[in-house]
Amino acid sequence: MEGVGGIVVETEAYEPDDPASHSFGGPTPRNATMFGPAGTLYVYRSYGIHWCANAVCADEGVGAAVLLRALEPTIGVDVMRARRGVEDVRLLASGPGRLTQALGITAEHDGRELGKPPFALDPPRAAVEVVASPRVGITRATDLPWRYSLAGSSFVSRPRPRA
DNA sequence: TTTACGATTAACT
DNA sequence: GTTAATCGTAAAG
Repeated sequence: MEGVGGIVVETEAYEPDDPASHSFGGPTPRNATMFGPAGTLYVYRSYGIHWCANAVCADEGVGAAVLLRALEPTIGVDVMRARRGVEDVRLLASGPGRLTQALGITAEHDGRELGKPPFALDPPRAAVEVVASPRVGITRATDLPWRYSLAGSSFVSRPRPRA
């Protein structure tokens, strides 16, 4: 099979009420996708150089989504290595910008439906242990423990979630 | 039209 | 640990 993929090991939640969320204060042209139906992909550019991917997880007009922060590469690792230019598998997608670069996600994919080509989405095959911790990289509402990562995973974007 | 800022990363001291 | 890179979006004039 071609393409790339892996196991999502870290996410962050964003709601309309959240001052740190793009959807805070209502829809704008930029975050329009975030208010779309659940199951779509919201892509935005950060600091002009990085792409970040969100999975919309609320009905149309709500504006809630989860930011995909880290991924454990399992499919097409070589492709990702080539794209990222790094050897260490743990660095391939350990961060929002890195994740999108490794998967080749750009504005082209904004608004696309997850679970449909070129995307595929599968439920966890086994029980997983998730830990909540404060979010990273934002300047507002940093107290909210809405960062969810796979317990014990060495692929998360930050080594020490500070349990 | 102009200006300020960001859900980041990589490089440097 | 600190700082620069880089550009689309939003808010102000």
